[in-house]
Parts: sequence; structure tokens; C-alpha cells
Amino acid sequence: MRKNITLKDIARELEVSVSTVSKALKNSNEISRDTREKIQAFARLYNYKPNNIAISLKNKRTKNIGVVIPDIVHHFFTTVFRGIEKYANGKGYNVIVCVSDESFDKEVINMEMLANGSIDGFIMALSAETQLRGDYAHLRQVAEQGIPLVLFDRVTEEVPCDKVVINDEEAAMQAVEHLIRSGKRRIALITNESYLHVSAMREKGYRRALKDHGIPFDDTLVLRLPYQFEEEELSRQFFETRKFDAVLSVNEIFAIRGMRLARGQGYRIPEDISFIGFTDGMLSRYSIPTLTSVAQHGEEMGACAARLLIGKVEHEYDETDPGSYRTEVIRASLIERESTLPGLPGS
Amino acid sequence: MRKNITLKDIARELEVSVSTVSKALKNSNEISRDTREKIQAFARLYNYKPNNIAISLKNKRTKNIGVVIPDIVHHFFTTVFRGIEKYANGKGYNVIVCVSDESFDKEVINMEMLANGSIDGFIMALSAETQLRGDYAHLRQVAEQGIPLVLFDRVTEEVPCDKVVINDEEAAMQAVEHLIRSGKRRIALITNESYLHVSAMREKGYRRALKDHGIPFDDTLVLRLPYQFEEEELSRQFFETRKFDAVLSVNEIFAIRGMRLARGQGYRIPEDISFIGFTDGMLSRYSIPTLTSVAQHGEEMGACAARLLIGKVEHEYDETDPGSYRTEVIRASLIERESTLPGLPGS
DNA sequence: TTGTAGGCGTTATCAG
DNA sequence: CTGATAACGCCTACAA
Repeated sequence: MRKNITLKDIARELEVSVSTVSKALKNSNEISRDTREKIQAFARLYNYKPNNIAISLKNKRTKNIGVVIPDIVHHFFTTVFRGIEKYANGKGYNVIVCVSDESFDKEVINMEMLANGSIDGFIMALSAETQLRGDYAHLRQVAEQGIPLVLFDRVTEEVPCDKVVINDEEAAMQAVEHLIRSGKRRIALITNESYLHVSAMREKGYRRALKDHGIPFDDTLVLRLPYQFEEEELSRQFFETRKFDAVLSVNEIFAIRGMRLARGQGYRIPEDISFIGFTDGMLSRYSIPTLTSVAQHGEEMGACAARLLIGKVEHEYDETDPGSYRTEVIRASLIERESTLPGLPGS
Repeated sequence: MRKNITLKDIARELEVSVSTVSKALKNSNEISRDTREKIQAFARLYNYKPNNIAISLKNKRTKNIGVVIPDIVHHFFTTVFRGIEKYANGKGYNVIVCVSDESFDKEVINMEMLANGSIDGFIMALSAETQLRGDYAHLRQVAEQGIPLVLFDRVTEEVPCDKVVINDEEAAMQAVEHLIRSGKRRIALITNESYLHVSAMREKGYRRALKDHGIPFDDTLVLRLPYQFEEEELSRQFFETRKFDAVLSVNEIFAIRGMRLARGQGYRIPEDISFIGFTDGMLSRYSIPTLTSVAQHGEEMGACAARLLIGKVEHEYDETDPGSYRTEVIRASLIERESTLPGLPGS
């Protein structure tokens, strides 16, 4: 095992001082052409590479960014991560990922682990449990330490920092309007238990669209499913006992399961029931019928978050000035597929 | 911004030496109970946390592991990653992810970036381009530097290191045998262009199963699709012009697309054509019909890879001894769903 | 019981 | 042009 060679090694071999080597390797013209070349040749020969850790210690910059997400086996987060990774890599940063598994404790532990010098800043989406508890002390503490923080998608008003969100409410409205335009009036909503901020926003948009079109909100047309595990019975009852001609779902899995149930009961899609889901993932593209879907442009979101974060990391800023925090909104867009009827002409 | 407090700060405030503080904080009984308590109280009060970077520099251990994978928006890799992350986290390690995007150059650049002290070891799956070129110099170099390396799934014989693979050949055989047992004889294979080691192994298993059951291999029943982008026309022709009663696909996407085409042409699944795919992801679970699938147990693979790596990292080992390298085989299993007929009794 | 000194690898400042 | 020194934050052998 040939351990990595250091400046000191080179200095010893070439009988010069460490500082001469250091300067020579950065081509400083403090050093004579001769020695410079000699040193550079030697370094190349022995494949010298500066030690990142030492440089980090010196600069107090690690060129690492920490990403804390609730789940990695999840199309949307994965997509955002790709956006982050690409942008960060382009800027010479590496990305450390920690998965909170929707657990408050893990989120806290992971952040503490990273906050002690391992990273220059955080990008994160809150775990479900954190949102449920509404406890954001760990985020505030990180902010107090002067570590830049960017929240995306699963955000909260209670922490002053940069944020990247999609226009959930508006996107839900537009989806519902799309259904209304194609002649649907009894529109169901499938959502999860409501402590997730994004779900709440989507429900808000759903209600507003109904209201705007003079359709009364009907609570019996809202199916609230538990977040994590499958509860097939609830859904079955819902589909058997309620009459509706369209469904908006806050994610694609609920939509796909809904379509399967509807077909099982003999409904045609989209003629009898149309479906629109959030999260434009694999399932939407490959289901039968293919699912009309609200694309969240995760990769763009990730890139945006990374851009904000690295901006803060590299340019000194005043973290006490609330005006310096931005919230970027990524506009979702509706991808029309087989599960909805085409809208009326001109719409 | 209250920067993190250091040993030196504590020492200055309490008018003791840095080493006293250091020892006191690790409860060394070299230090009097009195000073110990005073120092610990002070440290707690100011929320002292040792600086990871400094510790890394001192110990030459970063407690980071580098994961290099071809793609993150990919169910299998994501699953493996989860296994790695969980195991590593449990052992106090963080995970730095780099995505090679199937590109040789990015793979090399990423590894060089990390190999200069940022990580204690690598876990990786080779990019398609790397396998195509067969150039593994960068891996060898890492190994020479004494950095432990574990390859998973996309491996090569040409680099001596620990490996984690699934029994691709055998799994493909078993899948084909499953089809044969349910009465199918003309079994098609959908695979990708063949420079991927895993695909080659699966094809081998496919052929062997046929042979073992006296079914002649028919090259016209093999559809080879390009790796990255969709080539719908090739598939359509294949489904229109060839007659077969079952399909084995090396991934779930090809299988799902195949099922859609087959249904479009009026075939019933599984009565007319059964399907089995590799990669037991979302699509397999939620497609219509649901897809019988070879589960690769990615999470288990990831955990295994992390275990091997951390083992090497923490226990000195002799990297010149080829006998010290292990290849762990994770056994795939067949998840039966609607896209295949149940096997005959007793099988 | 406490403190000093040296080192991990690098860089910046200043002296020669 | 070159080198000595200090510093980043921490640890530890050794001295007092």
C-alpha cells in the first residue's frame, strides 16, 4: 500500500523546505523556474494530490454539502437529489446524504453529526414526524451556528431560511379545473393524513377550484389515507360507496391504486372516472391507463436549492437580516395522459 | 453567527491548558474531579462539539464512505443505497454519493475527487461506459493507494477487491424454469445491448434453462434494446412478428412495455403470454397485471457491501493477499404475481 | 494533577 | 528566491 505522498515527503526528497514545495506546486513566481519545474515533475511522478482534509481544516470550508431527506427510495426525492448532485458537482462540491426515514430523532442526529464541520451547508426536506411535532429547534440551532440552510418541498414557515417549493395550491387548482373543463363535477380527493404541509396546500387548491366553479365542497368525497402503510380496506369502501366522476390524488401511488379499484368495479377510465395524480414518476408513465400527472420538476428544484445554498456558502451574508432569505417557487405543470379526457377546445 | 467553540476557547476562558480541557472532556482521571466537572459544565453550556475535520486529520479516518453509482433515479440502485446508508449510519459513518451518469470520465473524476482524503473507502457499481471500455485503471489506482473498495452488482473480474453480486445466472434459470413448468415453451428474452455483465449473466442463465429442458435456443426470440433511450419501434416489430408464449426481461421497464404491447395486440396475460422481469420495483407491484419479478434484494446487497467495506476500513488487512478478497452472493428470489400462471402442483 | 510540545497536511506571512 | 514560523483544532506522550 503506497500511502499518499505529502508536501513534507517531497521536501525531504528534494532537500527543500515545505513552503517552497507548496508554492512551487501552485506555480508561484516567488520560486525560480528551475526549482518549480523540478518540484512539479517530482510531484507528478509520485502522483501527489493535496489532502482535502488538511485543506478543509485550514480553510474552514469542506466543499461538502449535507442533504437530509425523509426517504431515498422515492421518485420525487431522488429526482431532487439528482438536481442537487449535478449542480453541486459542477461547482466542485460533494454531497453527503442522510436519510431521516421520516423520523424526528434521526433527522436531529444526522444533522448534529454533520454540523460539526463535515459540511458547509444543508439542503433538506422535513421528515413527516418533524412536521407533525412542529419542533424545529435543531434547524434553528444550525442556523445560529451560521451554517446556511435551504429547505425544499417539505418546508415550514417557522424557520427563517431559503426555501424552494412548488406552487402546490395553484397546481392542485389547475388540475381540478382541468377536470371540471372536461365536464366532471363530482371530484374526489385522495390525500394523506393532513400534517404534511404540501398535502394541506393541495387540498386548499382543490377546495378553491371547486368554490370558484360553484361546486360545493363535499367532505364525503375526501379520502384520507395513512401516510406510510397501505390501508386497502378504507379505499375499497370509499370506491364502493361514493359516487364521483373524477379523482385528484396527492401522489401517484394512491392514484394508481384507485384506478385499479375503479377498474375492478367496472368503471371505465377516463370515461366514467378520470384520474390526476401528483408526482410524475415511473408509475404515471407506465400504468394502464397512463396517468395524467402534476410534474413537480424535482431536478429543477434540486438545482435551485443547490444554487441558493452554494450562493450563501460562498458569499458572506448577514443571517440576521430576514430580508435576505428567498423562497423560490418552481411551477408545476400538468402532463396529460390517458387517465383524463382531453379538455374542451380552446382551453 | 456564533461560530463553534473550540478547546482553545474553553481553555482560555477557564484559564487552563488545552490538553487539560481535552482530557477533562473525555473524563480522563488524570484530571481532578473538580476541574473535570467545571470544564464539562462549561462545555455543555456553550454546546461544545469536537470538530470532525480536525479529528479526521489527526486520525487519518474520515468516517465517510464514498458511493459511486451510475444513476440515482433508479429503483435498484436507490434500494442498495438505502442498505448502505442504514448500515453505515449505524456504524457512525456518513455516505458521500457521486453519480457517474454511466460515464467513464465522471466516474474517474468523482473517484479522484474523493480519493484524496475525503473518504475511508469506496462502494461502487461500474458505469456502463466503463464496462464497455474495460478500463479499470482508476480502480486499481485507488486500490494501490490502500483505499478499500467494494464493487456491487456491476462488477468486473479484472479488479481484485471485495464484491457483492446476485446469482444472476441462476436466478434467470429459475425464472425460465418457472415459465417452463407452467407449460410455456417458446420463451422470449428482452435484454439490453450486451456489454453489461449482469445482462450477459442473465442471458446465460436463460440459455442454460432452455438447454436443460431440451428447448432449442432461438436467436429470433431475443430482443436486444439500446440501454438508455426508448426504442419503441424495435419492440413493436418484435411483438408483431414473433410468436412466443412467455417473456423474460432483464428489467421491469422492458417487461412493462412489453405487456402493454402484448395487450394492445389482443394477447391475454398470462394465458397467452406470461411475463417475468428482473428488478422488483414499483412498476412490478403496481402494473396491470402485476408483474412476476426477480427480487434482487438491493437493501440486503447494500448492507452487505457496507459491512465488507467497513470491515476492511477498521481492521488492518493485507491488500496484496488476493485470498483476502471475498465475493458475497445475494440470492435473488422470484416474487410471483399476476403476470405468470401458477406453477404445476408440487413445484 | 496539570501543562508543554509535537504532529496530522496545508497555507500564509514574514524574515532572510 | 527560499525558508522558518504559526495557524487551522485536536490528541497524546512526556515533562513538571
